[in-house]
Amino acid sequence: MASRILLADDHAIVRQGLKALLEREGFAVVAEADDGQAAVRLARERCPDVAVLDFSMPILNGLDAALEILRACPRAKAILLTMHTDDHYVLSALQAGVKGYVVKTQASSDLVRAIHEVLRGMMYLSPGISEAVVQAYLAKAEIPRDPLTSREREVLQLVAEGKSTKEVAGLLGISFKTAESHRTRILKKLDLHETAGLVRYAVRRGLIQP
Amino acid sequence: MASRILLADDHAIVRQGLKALLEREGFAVVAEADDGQAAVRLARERCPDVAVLDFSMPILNGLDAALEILRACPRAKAILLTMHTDDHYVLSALQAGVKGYVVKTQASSDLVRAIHEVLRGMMYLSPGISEAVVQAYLAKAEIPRDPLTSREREVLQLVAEGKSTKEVAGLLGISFKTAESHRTRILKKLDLHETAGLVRYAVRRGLIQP
DNA sequence: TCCGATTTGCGGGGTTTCCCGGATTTGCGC
DNA sequence: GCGCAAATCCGGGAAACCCCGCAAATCGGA
Repeated sequence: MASRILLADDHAIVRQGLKALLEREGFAVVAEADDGQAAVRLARERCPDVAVLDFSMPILNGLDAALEILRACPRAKAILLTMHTDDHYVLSALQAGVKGYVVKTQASSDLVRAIHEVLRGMMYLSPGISEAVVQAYLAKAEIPRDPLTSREREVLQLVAEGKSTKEVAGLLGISFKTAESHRTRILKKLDLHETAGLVRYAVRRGLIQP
Repeated sequence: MASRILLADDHAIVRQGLKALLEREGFAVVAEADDGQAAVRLARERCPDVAVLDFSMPILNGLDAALEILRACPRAKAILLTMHTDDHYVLSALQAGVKGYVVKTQASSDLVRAIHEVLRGMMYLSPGISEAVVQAYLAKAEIPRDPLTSREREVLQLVAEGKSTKEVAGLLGISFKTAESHRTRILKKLDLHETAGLVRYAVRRGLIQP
């Protein structure tokens, strides 16, 4: 039986292109998502074998989406699709339990291969990922991942996307005051004092597109 | 006979997805390029009917590539594929002679439709492109390359750097209310509604480092 | 010289941010 | 089991932001 794939990318055109590719390879794309939050919701409903997640998505980024998906469906495998090869991204992904890391500049056969590998229980990293990163990961080296919790990163991303605290609260299903608490704690942790700093930080971290 | 398409996108995975989509629709993808420069070279060699160009590519961006391609093959039609809906991008594209402007968040049917339209000699813009832009273009309005005045750019930069309106006023030696007026007008001109948008705009423009 | 755009300035009002000091529940590790 | 961090929530207040409309001085170009 065909493996069931969840596909998440905010660019519909790209997503449908990927879908065409994967279906040509015999995979069944059982769910498509526009943003990270939708991906998590769909993963809960459909429990796919593999979740292919673009890193930069609105509302919730691919990495944090992977974290939530893996918590909800531990048997699912997550593959991150991104344009960043930076060590920092890869390490964070690996530590989040992501099993495949595919760079968009690679040929599509790379993605197909990644899916096959993770389905076999293996790990797959696109060529071009520095060997040092993997060593660092295996050596359990500490990475200066940002000091934020995943919840805080969600809030930060939404704020940087221009959402007000009230909107953030609505999107995350929490109270206004809670959203505000998160926002305040983020500022304190990063030693920032205004929205502008949050946005620049989010851009540097690749949480949002400028 | 199938229309001959040139496809340019620096992300091979995305490019091959698009190729799969277009071939399913009966188009012949006769050339693929990794960057703008390669796209221009291939266009000269193959003279495609339509060139589908991603906006952000290394070495030479899609817009400037379109300019060169159209100079080399005036009978070719250029379609820009991008994630930006900003007025100035669209306007620059139209003035460069680009016949189609497709936003990546749209469904792939949008791209297919765009190709059919430009082949018929028509123009195609994705839904979501502001009507005002088209009007401005038709009215031969000058490109508001950057719709901001130099004073406004100064203010924007300071705001994006995290300065409060009061600080901006102090730094520029103007009153608080004046600084606020500038800030408000910038928001209006850019059709933005919060600081976060200003910061992202400033980063895109290179006014500040993220 | 006169028009238009730019820059400067003001009043007032509603909303949002930022910061303060709390509190409870959950979950994870030791 | 105990502690600790994370996530959730609350009230209140000063400051900042966003929007509205209005108006004067300046300055470059038709």
